[in-house]
Amino acid sequence: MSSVTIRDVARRAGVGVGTVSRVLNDSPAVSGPTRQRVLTAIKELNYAPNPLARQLSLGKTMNIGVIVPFFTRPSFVERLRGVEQTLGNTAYDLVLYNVESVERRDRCFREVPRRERVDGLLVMTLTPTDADVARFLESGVPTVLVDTYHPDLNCVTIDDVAGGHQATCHLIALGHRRIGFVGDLGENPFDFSAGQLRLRGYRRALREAGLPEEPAHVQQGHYGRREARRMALALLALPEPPTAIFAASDTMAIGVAEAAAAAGLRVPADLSIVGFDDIEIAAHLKLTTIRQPLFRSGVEGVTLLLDTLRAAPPQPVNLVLPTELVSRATTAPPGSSG
Amino acid sequence: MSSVTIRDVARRAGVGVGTVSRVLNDSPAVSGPTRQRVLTAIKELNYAPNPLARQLSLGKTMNIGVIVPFFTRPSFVERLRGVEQTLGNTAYDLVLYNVESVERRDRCFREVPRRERVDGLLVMTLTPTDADVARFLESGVPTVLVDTYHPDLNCVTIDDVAGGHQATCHLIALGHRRIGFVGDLGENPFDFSAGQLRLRGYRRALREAGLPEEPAHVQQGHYGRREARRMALALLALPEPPTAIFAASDTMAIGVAEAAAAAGLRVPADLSIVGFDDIEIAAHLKLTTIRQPLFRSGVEGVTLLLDTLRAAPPQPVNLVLPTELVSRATTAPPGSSG
DNA sequence: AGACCGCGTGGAACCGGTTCCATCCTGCCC
DNA sequence: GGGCAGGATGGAACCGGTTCCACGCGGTCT
Repeated sequence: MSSVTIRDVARRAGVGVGTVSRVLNDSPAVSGPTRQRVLTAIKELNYAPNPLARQLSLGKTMNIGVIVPFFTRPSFVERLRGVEQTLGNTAYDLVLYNVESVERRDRCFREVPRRERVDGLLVMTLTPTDADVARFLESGVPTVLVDTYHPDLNCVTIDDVAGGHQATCHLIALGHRRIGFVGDLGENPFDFSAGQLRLRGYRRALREAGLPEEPAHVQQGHYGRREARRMALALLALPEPPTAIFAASDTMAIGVAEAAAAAGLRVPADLSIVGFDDIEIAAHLKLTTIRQPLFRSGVEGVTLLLDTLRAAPPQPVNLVLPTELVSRATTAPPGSSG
Repeated sequence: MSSVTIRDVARRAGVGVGTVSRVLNDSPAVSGPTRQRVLTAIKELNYAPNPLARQLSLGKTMNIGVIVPFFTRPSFVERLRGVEQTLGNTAYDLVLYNVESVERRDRCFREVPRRERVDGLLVMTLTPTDADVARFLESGVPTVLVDTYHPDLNCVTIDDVAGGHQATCHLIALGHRRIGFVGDLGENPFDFSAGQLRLRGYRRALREAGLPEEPAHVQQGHYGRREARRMALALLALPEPPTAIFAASDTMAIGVAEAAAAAGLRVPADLSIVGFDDIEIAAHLKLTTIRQPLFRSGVEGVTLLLDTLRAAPPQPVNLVLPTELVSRATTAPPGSSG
């Protein structure tokens, strides 16, 4: 309840408010004895400065805004944890904006990037339009994109094409010739473009290996386990079904595994499966997958943002984090007696 | 970049700052023509009030602080989503404090509940000490506990005893006589006491059914899948092993299932398993479990908090949400042929 | 000795809102 | 017509910090 102000402290210590403020901010221009007097007064009154007043006066909010879609998806949560942990050691607070609809996204993009609301902004996975980006830049709020890309902003991404390439090469190396792809659409309202890029890596790997690019082997639909299951069943119903499927996310890979079970196929004996992300449950399911550094992407994103707050880089930075094949129990040579 | 202030608007509209402020706050004491003049000036200058200044002047922060431990655990995330969604429709922002160590928890409990930081506080799952609660009350920041209880604060809880009772009764009704319990310790540094209460419900159900309370059937250890696996293996190694195990959380139930697989037991033919929480993956694993309304607990918690901000209830409220048995494929009569 | 430098300090002005009080004006009543 | 009530409005004071400017004082240089 106490509402001790800097003026109370000044009066108690017999000094001016300016001096108290200087002590609080570790200004060197205060003599030893005076500083001591102020410090004891602070302790005696149990004084703590009002952050709001400080912020108004300084023009800083000490808030970092984080805009994240569907933050219950395991991969987003893991990124967010990286952000939180890094921010926990600083004076900044984390203000969370969860987006689950286009309206909410647009409202966040419009209202959050304002100097008086946040000092910096982290946008995860959502791809802002050029107009959005222009607004971000005009607002003067330093912004970092994580898991999505725009040439005019600082970004932390992975090389999705390379990841898709890794996954597909792994299957090819095992001897697979007919490899299916299950991914999400690029044209969804949020435009998560990662699935598209992973598909590109898949295609490149096929080309490099001299394998045909069978259009029937590529299935794209909405994100989700059930959708993936449906798409995988379609692949398995082909006259010459694939012997391996690369799913553009672990969640979708789980759907593919369900489809295999429904079709009476053993994994990996009859069907190999590779996922993408390495979310926590992947290890439990022994899913071979492409790991992307989720936690680290949060750490790097917010670190980049904090750096930018100190001194903006002359050019936008794009930090590309490495992906890694994690080989578990859902991949094997085709027709192996598993 | 623009920094249009209320004084600019006043000058433009040819009125005083007070009048502009009154228009902004929908005060009825402004005549129609004047209001129009001010509104056009606001539009022309593209003015938006500075929330910081407003907050300082009003003494409100428009922030709701949420202190949550290990928010990557699926159940916490689901609660948090309920909070976020409810708060998204209000003028309040969600400031997140994630706690993963005792130090951080203590720091949060000490520093966050301050009038100048947050208008209201939501504490999830963490059990504050009496001293903490005293500090909360003294700070004057309205506080609501979710998934944990203290007599002096508003709480949103479930009846863990009843839930443990439900789970155990289900197993008894199926004909099980030797029922094991796997749960987390009450004495962990965070004192998540739910496991203890669920154990109490388990014991009550046994007593009511006239079954012996076998101390060897109760295993308690650290939270986590691996620990649960270890404990379940210990149970299964008994001379007369249980035919069913009630795990105090779904995560632990997964560990129990792993143990069953490792011991060569079929579920549910040789071993029935009941979990607790009904996290997303439970449905996928066809786990029989006690569902608690996670999302709703977040909604109710923050709703209660917002109500309290408007008018504090004379007595602390304890809102007890219902639990529900979700019967899936991991429970069956003992010795059934699967 | 006088001019000057610079450190330590006090306090006014400021950040951008809200609110309260004084003032003005209009209309009504006696 | 004078007095008064009450609605609309302007603007100062305030919220609680930071910062800048002015001032006093002791020491150094000429």
